[in-house]
Amino acid sequence: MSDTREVEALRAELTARDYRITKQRMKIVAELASVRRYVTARELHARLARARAGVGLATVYRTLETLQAVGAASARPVARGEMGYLFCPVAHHHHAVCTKCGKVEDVPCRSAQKFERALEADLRFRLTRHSLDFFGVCARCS
Amino acid sequence: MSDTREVEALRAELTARDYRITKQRMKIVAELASVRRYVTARELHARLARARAGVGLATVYRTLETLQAVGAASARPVARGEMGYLFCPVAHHHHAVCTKCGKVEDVPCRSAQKFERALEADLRFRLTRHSLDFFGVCARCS
DNA sequence: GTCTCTGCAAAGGGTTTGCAACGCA
DNA sequence: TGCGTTGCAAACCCTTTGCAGAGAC
Repeated sequence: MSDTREVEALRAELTARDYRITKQRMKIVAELASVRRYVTARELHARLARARAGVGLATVYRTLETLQAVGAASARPVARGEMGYLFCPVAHHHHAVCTKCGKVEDVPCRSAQKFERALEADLRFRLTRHSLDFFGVCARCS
Repeated sequence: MSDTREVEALRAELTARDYRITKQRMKIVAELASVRRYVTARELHARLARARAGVGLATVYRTLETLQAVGAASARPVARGEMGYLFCPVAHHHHAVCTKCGKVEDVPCRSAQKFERALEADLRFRLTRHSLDFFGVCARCS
């Protein structure tokens, strides 16, 4: 799979931004990259604990924050006051989330941009950012 | 403004769904309807307190939950673990949020639906729901 | 009169933070 | 060696809940 390449790219990005490459960070990144759905910090922490990774929950939170800062993870509220995190190192795109298995497909942004341009003219809004998520049932779950 | 009409419609909807029309609920609805941006429960509670409305914070939370249940409010995480609520009684649409003043413009859904149909064919996803928000600077703030 | 709703305060629980030890660069 | 990072646990703080009284219908 392409996880390895993506993780390598992320490692370079972290270094470029003066973040240090620590064992804990890389374990968290590897685990997050291997799960192609939104996971909570607690869930990620539990997975790492199961793998005897010895990473603290606070470190998981801190790393997830770092990953968001470098644009390698996206966050979304998933339950009562709990956030879900997804590894998504690609520049800018959207997600189609399976409501049964949680699987996430990447969706390119082109069409949304077309929508956005029409909107700018209509509303006289200078748009800088948008957030778009689709929910449904993936091919396998159907 | 059209607040009054929307609030009246909501009152009917609440009655139809066997929710009771209480002074507190109506005060909360009126306040939320008069603020055309995402506000937190605490902020709403503070505004009501300032107006000597005498509504408890727990009631604000419970009412906001009720409003979401009847589809009259939408929620969005706005800060560290805090949710923002917006009065939006219209069936289904999207929002353009001004990042300066917080003002929210409604965006019709038609184009997004077109995008959605193309996506269903591409990904073989059976889509049931989507969430789309735009952020930028409104005409007045420019 | 019944049953929902409210207010208060306490509990709950996800997330953040302080600080000393650790370890990457 | 210096400074960013980690782990632990406590602190934080938004949100929910229990319960008795109030109020809508």
